[in-house]
Formats: sequence, structure tokens, C-alpha cells
Amino acid sequence: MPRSGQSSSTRLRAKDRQAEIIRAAALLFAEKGFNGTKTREISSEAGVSEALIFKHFPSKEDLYAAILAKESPVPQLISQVKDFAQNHNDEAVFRTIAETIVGGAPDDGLMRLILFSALESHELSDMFFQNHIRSFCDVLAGYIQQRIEDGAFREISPILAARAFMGMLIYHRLLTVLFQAPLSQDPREIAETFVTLMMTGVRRSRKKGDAARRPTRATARKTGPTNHRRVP
Amino acid sequence: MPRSGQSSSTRLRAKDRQAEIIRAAALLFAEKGFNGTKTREISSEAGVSEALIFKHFPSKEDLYAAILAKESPVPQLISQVKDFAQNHNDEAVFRTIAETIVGGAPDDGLMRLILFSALESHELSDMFFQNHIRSFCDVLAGYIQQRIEDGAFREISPILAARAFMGMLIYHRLLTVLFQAPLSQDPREIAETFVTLMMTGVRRSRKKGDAARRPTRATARKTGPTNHRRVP
DNA sequence: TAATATAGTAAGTGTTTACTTACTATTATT
DNA sequence: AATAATAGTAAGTAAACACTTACTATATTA
Repeated sequence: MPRSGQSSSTRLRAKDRQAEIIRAAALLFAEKGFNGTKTREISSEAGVSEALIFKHFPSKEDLYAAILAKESPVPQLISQVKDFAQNHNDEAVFRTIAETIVGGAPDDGLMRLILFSALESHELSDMFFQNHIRSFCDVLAGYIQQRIEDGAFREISPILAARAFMGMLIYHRLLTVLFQAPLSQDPREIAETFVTLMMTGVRRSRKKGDAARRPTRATARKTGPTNHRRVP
Repeated sequence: MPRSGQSSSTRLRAKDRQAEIIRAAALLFAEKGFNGTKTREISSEAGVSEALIFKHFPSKEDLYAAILAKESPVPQLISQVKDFAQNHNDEAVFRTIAETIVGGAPDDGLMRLILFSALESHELSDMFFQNHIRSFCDVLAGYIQQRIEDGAFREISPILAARAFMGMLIYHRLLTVLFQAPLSQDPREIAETFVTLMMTGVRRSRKKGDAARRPTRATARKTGPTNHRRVP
């Protein structure tokens, strides 16, 4: 008689089982971090024995790496934004980004994974950050730079302007993810407030002599047209 | 002969020793989080035996709680801001906050502690967050609300405007703390860029009919004058 | 200075943890 | 149907962990 007992679950192909283990592990790593998650919990969540995890992944570290290595949904958004950017549709560019992020992307689990991996400074953290956050800032900074050259935006450091906008959105997301601090407004309303604030802040006003008191030209030029690729 | 051996260190009073242990522990908790830090490491960093830690703190959890319970340097900044606020000195209000945060407060260790405690969701995390972050938003939102009533700022949700500004600053700080993504500009220049962006974005423009296309009055009023205390 | 309280440690203890070993059950191939 | 390969597990193991115990050293005070 079969001694294996209560295993009523199906027997899967290696790839499918790995995917299932990754799913379970990602859930727990996002919830409790790398050090806070035990391999026994992962196996339990995946519905398999602990030993099987090590059949598929040499170590807990490797399993974690496999999760961080999964590609992000960000590039899709970026290409979407680039379409609007080519048409110089400022409002669409900002609104698309704002509504996506305020609307809940990256989702709570991914947000927590990004933060945990950054804090616990895994080898792949930098790449993970690059994929999910920095690429956004780079694209946006590039667009702002171009719009300054067009004369549509006032002279402002493109990197800082991009960081400022992403800051509004990511910080908002951070508060909701980390501290369950929900707002009464609905996401689209929130997004629009941020977009309006940003666009009012960067648009060149029609009237002359509003550009404040410091040598703005120096600031905008000092960063240079290529510099925005190096820092988020 | 004294068998205790290499202990050339001084014998301290309980309070001083506790402070030293807390210092060592805060350093390590900020670096590796609660689960990533071992009591043996703490004792080593503090230069005492592991047993002594448990003489002073019943458990590792209690030690962590003692660190989170320490009061923050934030209230001082808040009172400073309130002075400017009473004089309706918009630029000073925003600039003081911006220069403080961009200038490096909270420091790297505190930033990491806040994030770790939020992610690992300790009992005291909420209070810790309240003390270090939310109070800022509350004060700022209150000020913005008042300036809207003064007619100095356009009608915008005070909570969202406050979040937006704090977002620029905290996100900027986050990037430098977590990803060592330094900028070529000096902190004051960076702060000023954020301040200008924010003030341009919220100030009521002199010309009529600039307030965009949506019913701004509804948005600003819906949150109400007291609502900004409930959410960051 | 003897008594007493305080500050400190060396050497454990039971439990948990990442990972292994030695085996069984199921599927695919010939 | 026999063979080989794959998918899976029960029962470990050595090390690491938070925390104790039983003791020693140094102050303070009557």
C-alpha cells in the first residue's frame, strides 16, 4: 500500500512546480522579508515537502534571486508613455504614469519586495531597482529635457523634476502600502491632482519675468542632455 | 587571580550601559532589520557579553521596542515651521522643510529603521511612523488649508498637496539612502528646485481663469477643514 | 570593614533553521 | 511489461539562535 499518505495533490512537471514554489515564496518574502521567511513556511504555502524546494533551488538565496530576476511589468507602461511623448502630449504622459501608479502598480507585494530587497541589500537589489523604478525616472527626465528644449517647460533640472513627480506618486503608494493610509478621494481624482500640480509647476507661463530669482539657465544646462541617464 | 580576563572596559551604571546597548542595537537593526540582526552581534558591537543584554532587556523584542520608543527630532522642526506659518511666509515654510529633509534628516539610520519597522510591522511601527512622518504631513496640510482660505493658494486638496511635497522630499531621500543615487547638485539647490516647483504649482495665479477644467471647489471642500488630521 | 547591592560573565539549554540522505511513487520510453 | 527517468517525501543533521543559570567582580553603604 502507498505509504506516502495524504498527498492528494497532483504531480507536476518541474517547470510548473518551480513556478508554484516561486509564487509561494514571493508571497512570503514580500510579507516578511528574506530573513523573516522560513523555508518550512514556503513549502507549506506551496503545498509540498521542504525537501522539494531544495530539489528545485540549490539554496534559499537562489530561490530569492529567482524571484528578483523575474521581469517587471514596467516596460509595457514605458512604451505606452513613449507614444504620448512623441506627440508632445504632456498631459497624457503625466496622467498615464500617475494613474498607473496611484491606481496600484506596482502592486502591494511587488512594492514590499522592492523595499525589502533594497533594505536587505541583496546582490540583485540594484538590478531590481533599476528595472522597476529607475527606468521610469530616466524616461520621464528625458521627456522633460526635450520639452524644455521645445520651450514648453521652464528651465528646471530634468532629473529633479522627474524625481519630484515620481516622488509624489511613489510616496503616495508607499503610504497606502505600508501604513494603510487610504484617502477618501478616488484614484483618478488623486492622480489628476498630482498631474495638475506638476504641470502647473513646470509649464512655461505665457507672461514674461515669472521664472523667479535664480539663474535658471545655469541649473538646467549644468546637468546636460545626457546626464539624466546616470541617476534616477 | 581575576579569571574574567580581557575585559579592560569600564564598569558602567545601568542607565549608561543600556544606552550603549541601544546605540549598538539601533546601528545593527537599521543595517539588517530585526530578523537579520543576531543578539550575539549586538553584544559584540556593544562590547559586552550576550547575557548582559538580557539583564537589561527581557527579550530582543523589548530591546527593539526601546529603540522605536525613543523620541524623534521632528517636533523641533515642526515648531520651527509653525513660526513661519504664523507669518504666512510660504517660501520659508516650504524651504525649511525641504532643506531639512534634502539636507539629510532623518539620517540614513533612522530612515532605514522607519522602513524596516514599517515592513516588518512591529507593534510600535504605527507610532514610529506617526512621530516621524505623519505629523509633518498633518502640519503642512493644515497650513495649506489655511492659505487656500486666505486666497493665496488655489483650491487643491490640502492632504494631497502636502503628500505631494513630502513625497518629493522623502522619495529623494529614499533614493540616496537605499540606492546611493547621489546628484551633482548641492542640497540647497535641490531643495530650492522642489520648493519652486511646489509653490508654482499651488499658488493662485494673478490672472483669472487659470484654474483648469475641473470643479476645484468641490475637491478642496470635500476633504473638509478637519479631515487632514486623519490621514497623512 | 563587613554586609549588601549592583554589574558583569562563561558556559550552557532547548529549539529552530537551512539543508541532506536515503528512500518511494509516478510517468515516459522501448 | 520491463526499464529508465522524473517527481516526490520522511526522517534526519549540524549549526545557529534567543535566552538561562550559576557564578564572579566591583562598587556602595551601615
